[in-house]
Amino acid sequence: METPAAPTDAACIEAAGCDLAYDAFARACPSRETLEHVTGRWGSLTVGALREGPCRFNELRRRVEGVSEKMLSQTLHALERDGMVHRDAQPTNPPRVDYELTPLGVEVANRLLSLIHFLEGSMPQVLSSRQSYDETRGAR
Amino acid sequence: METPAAPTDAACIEAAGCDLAYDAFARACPSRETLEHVTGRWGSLTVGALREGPCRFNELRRRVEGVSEKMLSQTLHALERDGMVHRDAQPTNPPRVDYELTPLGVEVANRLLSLIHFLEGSMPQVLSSRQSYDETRGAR
DNA sequence: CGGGATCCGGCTTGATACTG
DNA sequence: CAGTATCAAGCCGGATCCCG
Repeated sequence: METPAAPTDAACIEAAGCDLAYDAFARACPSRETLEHVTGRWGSLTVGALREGPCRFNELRRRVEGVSEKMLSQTLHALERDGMVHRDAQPTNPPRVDYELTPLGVEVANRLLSLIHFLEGSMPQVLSSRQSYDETRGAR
Repeated sequence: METPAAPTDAACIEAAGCDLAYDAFARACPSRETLEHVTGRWGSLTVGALREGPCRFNELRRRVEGVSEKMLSQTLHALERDGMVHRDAQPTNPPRVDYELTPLGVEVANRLLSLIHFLEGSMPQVLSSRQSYDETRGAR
C-alpha cells in the first residue's frame, strides 16, 4: 500500500478493497477524479466540442456556449493534466493556443458519447417514468 | 416524438440545434439532466452498488460508504424518477424497502462501467501525464 | 487573444434531530 | 428500519479586473 513513489495511485485500482464494482471507483480511487473531470458539467461539453477537431480558446468558448472563461480554463487544465487534451501554445503575438483531444481523449470521448447516445435513445422511457413519478407523488 | 404533452422534452433531443455532439447534451436537453444523475458523485456509486443486486436502504448506505442519508435518499429519488431504479416498499413493521436496478438501469450501468473500466485501465497514462504536468508547472 | 486573481452569491452538502 | 426537516458551512461557478 505504501510505495514511496505512487502510494495510493495505480496500486489502488486493483487493491484489496476494490473487488466490487461500486468500490472500484470510490472517491479514494484516482480514476474517480478523472471520471468527474470527464463527465462533469463542463468536462463532457468540452470533450464533445473538441471531438469536432482542434480548437482555440475563444472558439471553444463559443462552441461550449454558456461556459465562463474561468470554468473553461479550469476544465481545460484538468483535462490536460489527465492527458485527455493536448495544449499547443505558440508564443506569437497575439498569442495563439490550440487545444485538441489526445488519442486517449478520443477513446474516452467515444465511450462517453456512447453512454450519452444510449440515454438519449432512452429518453422516452425516462420521460414517461418521470411523469408517472410526478403524478403519483405530486411535488418535486 | 412530439407528443403534445411534452413539447420541449423528447423533441429537443433531435431538434435543430442538437446536430452536433457537444450540443446534443447541452444543459437545455433533458438527457443531460439524466446523465448528471447517473454520473454524479453519488449517482455512479449508487448505480454501481445496486448492480450487485437488490438492496435495502441502510444496506445501500453501507455499500456506498460516505453517503449521508439525505444524499442517498435524494439520489435514489432522482434515479427512481428517471426509471433507473425500482423501489419496492413493503408496509410491514419495521418497514422494509428494497431498491433494485430496472432493465434500463442495468443497461446504463453497463455502459457507465465500461467507461469507468476503460479509465481505470488508462490510469497509468493518466498518472504519468499528471506527473509531467505537475513537474512542469509546479503548482496546480 | 489567452488567460490568472479576486470577490462574492447561491446551490449543494453534511450533521443533527425528529417522525412513522 | 426508512426516511424527512432544518440549518449552517463550504465549494462551485460567474462577474470583474488585470496582465502578457
